[in-house]
Amino acid sequence: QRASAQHPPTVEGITLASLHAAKGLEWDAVFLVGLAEGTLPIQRADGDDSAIEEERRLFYVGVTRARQYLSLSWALSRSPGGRPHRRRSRFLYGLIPEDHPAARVPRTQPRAAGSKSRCRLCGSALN
Amino acid sequence: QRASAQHPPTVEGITLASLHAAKGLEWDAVFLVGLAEGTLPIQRADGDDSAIEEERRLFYVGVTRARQYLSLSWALSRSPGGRPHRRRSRFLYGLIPEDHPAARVPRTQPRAAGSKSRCRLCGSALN
Amino acid sequence: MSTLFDLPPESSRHADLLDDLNPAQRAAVEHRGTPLLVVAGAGSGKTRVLTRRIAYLLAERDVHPGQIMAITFTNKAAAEMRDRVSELVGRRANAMWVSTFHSMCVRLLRREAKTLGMSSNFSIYDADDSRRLITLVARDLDLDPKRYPARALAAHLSNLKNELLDADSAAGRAANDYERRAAEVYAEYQRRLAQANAMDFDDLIMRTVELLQVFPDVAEHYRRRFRHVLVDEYQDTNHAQYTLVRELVGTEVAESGVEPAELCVVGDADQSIYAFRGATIRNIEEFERDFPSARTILLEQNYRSTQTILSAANAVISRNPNRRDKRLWTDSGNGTPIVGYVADNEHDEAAFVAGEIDALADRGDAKYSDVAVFYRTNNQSRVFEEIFIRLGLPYRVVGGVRFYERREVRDALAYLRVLANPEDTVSLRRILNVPKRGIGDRAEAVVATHAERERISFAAALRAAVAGRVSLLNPRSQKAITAFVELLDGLHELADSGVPVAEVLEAVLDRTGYRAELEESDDPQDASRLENLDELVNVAREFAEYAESVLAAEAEADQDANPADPAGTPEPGSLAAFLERVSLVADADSIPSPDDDGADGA
Amino acid sequence: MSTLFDLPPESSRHADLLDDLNPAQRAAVEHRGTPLLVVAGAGSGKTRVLTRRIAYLLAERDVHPGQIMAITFTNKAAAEMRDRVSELVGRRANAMWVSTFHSMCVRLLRREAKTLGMSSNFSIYDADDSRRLITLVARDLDLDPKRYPARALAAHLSNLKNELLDADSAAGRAANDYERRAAEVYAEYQRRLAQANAMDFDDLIMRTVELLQVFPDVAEHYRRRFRHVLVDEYQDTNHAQYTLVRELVGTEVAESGVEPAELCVVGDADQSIYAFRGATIRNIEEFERDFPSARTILLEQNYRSTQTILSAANAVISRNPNRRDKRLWTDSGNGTPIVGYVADNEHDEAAFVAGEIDALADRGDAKYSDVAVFYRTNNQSRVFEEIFIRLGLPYRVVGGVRFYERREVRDALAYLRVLANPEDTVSLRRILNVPKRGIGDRAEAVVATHAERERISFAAALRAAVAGRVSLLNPRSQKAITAFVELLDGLHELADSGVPVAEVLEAVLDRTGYRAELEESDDPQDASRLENLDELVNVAREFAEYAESVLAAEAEADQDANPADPAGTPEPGSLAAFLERVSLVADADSIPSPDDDGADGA
DNA sequence: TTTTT
DNA sequence: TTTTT
DNA sequence: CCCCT
Repeated sequence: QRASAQHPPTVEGITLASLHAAKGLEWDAVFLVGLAEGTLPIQRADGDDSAIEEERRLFYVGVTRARQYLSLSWALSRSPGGRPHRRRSRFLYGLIPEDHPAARVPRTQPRAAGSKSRCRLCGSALN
Repeated sequence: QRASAQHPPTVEGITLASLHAAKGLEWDAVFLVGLAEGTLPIQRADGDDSAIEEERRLFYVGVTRARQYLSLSWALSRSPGGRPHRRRSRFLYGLIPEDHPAARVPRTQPRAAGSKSRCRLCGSALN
Repeated sequence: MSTLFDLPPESSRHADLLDDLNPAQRAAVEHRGTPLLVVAGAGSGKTRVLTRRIAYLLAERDVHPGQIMAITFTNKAAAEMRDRVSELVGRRANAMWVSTFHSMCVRLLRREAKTLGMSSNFSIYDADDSRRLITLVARDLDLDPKRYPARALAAHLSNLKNELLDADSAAGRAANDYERRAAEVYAEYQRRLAQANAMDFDDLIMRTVELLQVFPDVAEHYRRRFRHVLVDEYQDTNHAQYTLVRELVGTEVAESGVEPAELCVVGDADQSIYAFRGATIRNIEEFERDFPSARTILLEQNYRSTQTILSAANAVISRNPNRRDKRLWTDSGNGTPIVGYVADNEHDEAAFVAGEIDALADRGDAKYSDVAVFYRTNNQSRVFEEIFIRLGLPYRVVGGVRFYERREVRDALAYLRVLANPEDTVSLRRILNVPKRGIGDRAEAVVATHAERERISFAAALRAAVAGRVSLLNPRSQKAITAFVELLDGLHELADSGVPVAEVLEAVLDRTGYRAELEESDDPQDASRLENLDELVNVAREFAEYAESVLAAEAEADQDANPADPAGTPEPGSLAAFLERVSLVADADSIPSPDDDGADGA
Repeated sequence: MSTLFDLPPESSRHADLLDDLNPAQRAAVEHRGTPLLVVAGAGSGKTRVLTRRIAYLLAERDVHPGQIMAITFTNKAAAEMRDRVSELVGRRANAMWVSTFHSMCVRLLRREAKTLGMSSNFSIYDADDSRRLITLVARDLDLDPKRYPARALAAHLSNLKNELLDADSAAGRAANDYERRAAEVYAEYQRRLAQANAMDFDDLIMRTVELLQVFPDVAEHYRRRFRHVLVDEYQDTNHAQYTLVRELVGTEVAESGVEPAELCVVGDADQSIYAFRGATIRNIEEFERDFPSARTILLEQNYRSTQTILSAANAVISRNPNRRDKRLWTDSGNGTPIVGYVADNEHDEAAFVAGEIDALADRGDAKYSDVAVFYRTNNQSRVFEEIFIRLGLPYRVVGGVRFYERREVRDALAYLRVLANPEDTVSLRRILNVPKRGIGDRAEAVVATHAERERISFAAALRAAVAGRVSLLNPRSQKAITAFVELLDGLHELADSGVPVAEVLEAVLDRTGYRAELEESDDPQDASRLENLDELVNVAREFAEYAESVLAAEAEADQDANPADPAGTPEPGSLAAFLERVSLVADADSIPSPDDDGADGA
């Protein structure tokens, strides 16, 4: 029912695990992290429908591990050195209201005008 | 005007080069290859608007190198071992008519029904 | 929790088994006659349904436990199922076959080894052994390791086996050079496996299917015996496993009059996340097509999460196309809102998470052990570990190199495997020069070539080398090989004398100098290696002691309660039994302690 | 093609320069007075416009060639521009500054080195030298190379320099640990560069900007001199280059009355593909905002491709948002349709391409050398190479390791650089133990520490070691260092004696044993290394011979036609000149043969 | 991953 | 990149 | 301490 017990020296504490390893288990509080395009869905799944669908299931598995508390988070850049350029995972579409502070989007370039119409899921230019 | 001459032992022949290296030069016949999602645009550009725009410019540079003959091609799978799962580059949208034989799409899974509505550019599910 | 009465009055039994189930669950438990697909949403009480159904079969439908086969993917799931059935029906549960696909197949294969022309003490090669053998084969076929990396070949062969294609079929449908060469590798690889008296993981499934398909009388024997087959996590089956299940239950009434067994599969297509291991979501999606008379029951009521969380989950998964619609719900309220957070970078994200966890703990909303952080790739754990260490939050990381994947553990086990199966060439070549004893690459190659040319096993070629019948081998190497063979002979003698496994293992570590080498090293890694080896000795000791206690208990108990048939399983506590357990239990860090175990009929 | 008359009659000149231009091109040539942006679509005759404009300035607007500065990104472009202007105006073209951004800056910096407190013989560090120095610095700052890989730090520092941020500013705006440590690296890195009397590529731009901004009189001097600044490929400029251009032309009338120079930039935002190198499409997009009086002229008529191809190109690029609209067209017809092909895999794709090329060649539609295959990443060339080899089609691959990036070439050049600039620590440490002469890591570290502690250069510390003043250094290492220093002294003597560069190089290869080592090796790679070194000697020889011939020609020619001022350029044919050419010419495989060269005022 | 100096 | 045996 | 695997 709970995560399987670890070997002796390990203190029972916060569980850090991959989404795959989480399958079948449950916790009171679950933090799903790194919910950015390229990470979840992972980059190499892109362009492959069935792989993207499986990434989505992976996210679903993560969400359904939580009993009471669920946190969804991501970072605009990976290392603190890099420019903020990451977009949040397409899987969050419909989950985070567009006016929620967490929906803020990385500024891409110091460009004059804002960009216009783009696919709300993948960010590619529509026009 | 023509590609710069190579050193002595090299026979003048077909030029193989990266798109970056092609800039500024021109040929009678140009073959742009590997026009698949993940290759052009390269995977790591995905999700970054300005990077995708630059990938598109790269493609534009390639197209404008040709004087008379231009060929655009891609492969459904990378190695001959792998399953065919690659989608053609979003940059070809509007160039290859949908009923052109080259527009055929990789079968993703041995699944029952075909997929429904997806973003025509990135392939992500719209519904 | 066994009751005083092994068979309580029928009325109370019935009520006990059904009255705390919801209607869908109850229907799944009560359904009879035709194949049953239980589409079990996350947290919908899947295991409860499976175990109750088994208990119900025993209590209400006069099924004998020996007629039940329940198949899972993990040992943990098998153990849990057996335990929970035991809670309901007592020790009778021991007569059921409750095991993983692979354990079940091994058991069948060991019983029927002769039918397939194998020796029943065959070794089981895991991914690492398999890759080593493929490396040897590819090298012998002069394949460029850049174009034909062993890892890729191994994956390719695994795919073929999961599709039940043998080497000839693979060659026949090879569409290009790569596939043609891979098919050659496949053929030679299988030849070498057979010569080493070994099977890899995929063989276990594929060859069991072969056994059942090629020998209808064998199939009928098991069909006659197992009238109920239950499969857990059905969405994770690959094509071979699907076929295996089909062969086990049968699809038509046999000439002999044996009807198909009752099949019950449980799974959730929305949780299918192992395509890269060969799993085909197709199997669960097409269940009704594969088994036309099937009934499908959806479990949508969830007993785990708040409605807020379930609504989010439903919203997420509903965007996948061509999916059987299913909406999880709960009657236990909305709970707190979901938290969304964008960080500037991953360090800030980790800091946010750490802060939230702290707050949860402070408020008493959750203990640390009730909290989990999940990510897509294991390297993402790093930032979290860093900040948890800095803040002093206790944590454990799941994943990483497992106990039985560590080099020193595999080395030690390779010695044991050679003792159990002297033809196990991969293990033999692994330990040939470990610890270093002056048998270099060249000497190994010379011996291998000799074996190949003389059509004898590598082990036999080693003995030929000792006898000086291998030309090209220099005296120095010959001497080293002689010492090695004599070392093995000594260990063999010990192993055959019937001393406990742990003692054999100790002898291996001492006589080979393996332990001494580590003790002399000042590399801190080697200290931890020593600890792992000590741990392995402990595991071996406990394993034997547990087997002893079980045997003693069985001897004392009445015959009736212990109808478990031991055929196909190695002698309890033996070297073979130990190796089998080690081979088939993936995560050895969590080797079940004796009392919560019992999955694989030992 | 120089004419008999150096100054043909004005009427004919005028017609020649303009009458074969289209209206937009003509406007671009004739425009005067305000900044000019020529948005030059692909194949629209950009170079023609630039060269004609220069010729027009000379012919119609009485501009003196010495007043013209034309800036490009590549040496090839610079050479082509100079050649084509020469065709129009004859030898007067030699007095112009036509060069790359970097060459131009080096010339300014060498002239004004004293102003910046540098010695004018500074070394130029390329990316590899720079990364080596960063590695040393990071190690001295005890940075974990996993968290702070030199490559990442180098990229980070390069970005800062491209943004014209110095180490103090970087420290000031560092927002996290990484950026703080990187700023420390930056500060120390610059200190070490100065100590080694060296600048990296980015410094060349940044410090020129500094020169012009901090010393207004220097800026005014060059503004007074260069009344026309032309910049090619303006979309590829980074922020530093943008600022440099601004400082060169000035934006307001100076107190002294010097008006801003006339600026003409040419580029195409749609062909901006170097963002990863710091290029900012912004510069061309905001040109009219940066230079408010600017005029913009679009060149849309294309002289290269068929309308079919241009329509495809227009369709592709029009999907980029926020883009200045531009539609290429041609009056030369539609041509043949574009071919589209989906292959099952990359081998089949390559086979298709090979087949098409064969067909084109058979039909006589194109020679092999008129055909190109383009891909995104260089590794994609492999499948094509394989099939071309199999079918016997001739091909050449562009890209890969360049001549001057090869280890042996860089080793040899490092010796020369130490001879030209004894304080060049990176080069010195590179050759310290190459070929191996028993000066190991430990010895090097001891010397480096001594240098640091005594606040002397590494070169000086080596001499201290020879004198036995470096404790901790064992006698064995001391002896090896002594031999090394004596070796360098000998080479120095030779270099100072004024023998040709090629001879110095030969001496390096012989006396160090470098050549001998390669000759004794049986690795086929080393054979090719030897060839590369021979090639390098050849290049050096030809370089000197060419310089000689130029000097001879100049001595013979009349004064008036050769007003090129040599300040800021090393003595023609000298070691310094050779190294400078090598540093600033990226693709040495295509080192221009003497007769088609002449870009950088040698 | 691309690589004009 | 994920890793049930 | 250097060199090679």
